[in-house]
Amino acid sequence: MAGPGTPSMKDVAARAGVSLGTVSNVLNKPDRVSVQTRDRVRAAIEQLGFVRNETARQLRSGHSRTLAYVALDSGNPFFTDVAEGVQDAAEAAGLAVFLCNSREDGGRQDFYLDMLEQQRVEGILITPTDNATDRLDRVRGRGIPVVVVDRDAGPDFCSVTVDDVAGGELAATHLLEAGHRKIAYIGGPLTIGQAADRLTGARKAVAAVPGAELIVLETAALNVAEGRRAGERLAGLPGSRRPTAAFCANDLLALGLLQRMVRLGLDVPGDLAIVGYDDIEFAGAAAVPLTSVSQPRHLLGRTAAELLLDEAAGSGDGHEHRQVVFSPELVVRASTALRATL
Amino acid sequence: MAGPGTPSMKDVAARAGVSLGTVSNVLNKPDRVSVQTRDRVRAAIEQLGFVRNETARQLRSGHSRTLAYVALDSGNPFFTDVAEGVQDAAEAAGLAVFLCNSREDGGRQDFYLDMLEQQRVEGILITPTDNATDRLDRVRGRGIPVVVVDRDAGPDFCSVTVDDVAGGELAATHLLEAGHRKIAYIGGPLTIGQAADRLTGARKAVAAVPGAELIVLETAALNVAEGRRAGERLAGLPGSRRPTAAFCANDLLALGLLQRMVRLGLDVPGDLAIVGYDDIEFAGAAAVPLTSVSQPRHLLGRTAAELLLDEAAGSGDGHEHRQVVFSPELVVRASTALRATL
DNA sequence: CCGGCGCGTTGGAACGTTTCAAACCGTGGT
DNA sequence: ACCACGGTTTGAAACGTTCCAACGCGCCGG
Repeated sequence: MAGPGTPSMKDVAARAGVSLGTVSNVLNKPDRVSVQTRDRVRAAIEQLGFVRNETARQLRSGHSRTLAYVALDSGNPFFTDVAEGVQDAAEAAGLAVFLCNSREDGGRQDFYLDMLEQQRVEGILITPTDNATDRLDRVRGRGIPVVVVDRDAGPDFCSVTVDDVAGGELAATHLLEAGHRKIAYIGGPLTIGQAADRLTGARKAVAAVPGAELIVLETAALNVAEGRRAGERLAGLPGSRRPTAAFCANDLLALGLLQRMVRLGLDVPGDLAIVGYDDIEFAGAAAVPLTSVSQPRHLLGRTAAELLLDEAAGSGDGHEHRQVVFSPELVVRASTALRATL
Repeated sequence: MAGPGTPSMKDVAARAGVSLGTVSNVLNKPDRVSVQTRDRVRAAIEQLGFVRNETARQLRSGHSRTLAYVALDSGNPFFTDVAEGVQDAAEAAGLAVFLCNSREDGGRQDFYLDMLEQQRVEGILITPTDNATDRLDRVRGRGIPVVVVDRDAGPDFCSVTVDDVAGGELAATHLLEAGHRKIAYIGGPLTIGQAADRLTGARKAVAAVPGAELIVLETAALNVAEGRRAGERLAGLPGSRRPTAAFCANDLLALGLLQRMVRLGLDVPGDLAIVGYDDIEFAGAAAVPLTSVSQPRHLLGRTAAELLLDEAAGSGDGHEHRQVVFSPELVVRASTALRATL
């Protein structure tokens, strides 16, 4: 047990009877090395169990071959899918990914940003908590490319989003076409861009149909509990004012709402049709499978990572910040089935 | 724009008119530096916007202040909760966390392990895909502590698990106490330790009650689709052979089963009581809230990280590998409510 | 007046790579 | 015999830190 901790290139060089530089060449430009030497070095590497020290590589080369995704809430399947897309793109480019989870906490987000700056990551993908653009500006000021995911951050940042107004329109139009005229929008707080945009889209669609009405129930958060509460509020309305359909800003709300409706003995979609948003895995698994607006989550992540790589590569040269906007899609399931088709 | 990319300690030293070593001392042992010097250096740091280069620190100090959690499937909320626990513990210790997702793919797992070795992480937490103990042995042979999460890996590894046999017993006992005598176990493939252990527990409980019977329906996977399929199989049984209760190895199965039951017009728990496993968030949000066996996920992650830190600290000295086993808890909800209490 | 002590500070080696100019060596042309 | 040449190999500098031995210096006790 007298050997050193982990073997370094120096040890490999010694064992193979060549110089340090040659070992490096075998690793990085194998074609510059004669075939015999190469084999000898490779054998030495094998025998010693040598593993490259990425840390030292980074220090010397200046490239960290690492990027990071700071998600808002890993508990939400939406973000884990985005993260998967990011990782796929990164993997393809031979990069490692730091996955961080701010849990909607600005303090934690700052903690991670600090850490990532210190780690000298090549770039940061982030779904920021608040309008943290000043903080992000500072990060970028230090030379780290930043791409904003699922949020718009103005023309100074690359960003990848899904058109939430179009999504809201899609959902509301679907309900209108099914004949509903009194529709509830459930979501909030409306200070959240997504919630507001989806409402805007729904309003637009409803305004286009004479006699149609949109009732807004603002919630305090986008979770299951709030969905349940909204269900109670709806059930409490007198029959004449009660909507026949609900569009929820998010599947969690929709699931909570659905649960409460079923519990109260109401029929979905008979008494209330429901459209959710995000099309999380459990939307299709619900008692009454949820109609939902689906976002290309995987693609979102992958594209964001690709934009980042592009920005990192063309850093300095005229890199144009791009705002990529994807279109959502409606996935129709039983929760909005026409009575006739049942 | 003649300045160098990012300022280093050398720049700080120059600006503050002190030596490099002093800057280092201000950063690492501030009490060894006189108050005036300290302030001067701090001012310089502020003005230059200096950010520590963690990469260089690691290289020199030999400590990476980073650990990794290689999860099996980030899409499963179980693992994201565990990951959160890991991150909390790591954060408390001032460590960064690489979150990786093998997606049950041995190849990807190996890719990440290679990467992590190269990154010289302090330690690795992993829920391995197969019996990858030889691979893990190799990793540890390189001096990297490994803690296995949610899997048993024998006495040579630290591990943190939840007692699945006890969990199965808990679930089955609950159903037996509710008066059920014909109970289905739904789960598989039984080559998966968890699925097998939970079955063992259920068998044990059922064996203790005369006249009780356990029917095993092995599934090909632990997901919603398989749950649905199991639902069809159950519904297809002649009334006399049809169980009155089902214990699913996992909530996804249970949700699929529940969905199919509701769809077929059967009542839960009236026609079939259902117990799931994992108590994921959506268990409580289901149409009929699911009774489920809950595991201390957050604690699992936190404890695993703490074990890892311990192993990393006491490396070399007599570190005892510990196998921590937590106890599951039954969370009773409507899916197993007694008829009387409805 | 000198030796020793302690506090602050300094300079330089070391960590494990990459990179690049220079050295080496066998060959073929003149 | 000499030189230029291409393909290999070498040696040393550099990346940004941490760590440590050594240093300067004011002060106290003798």
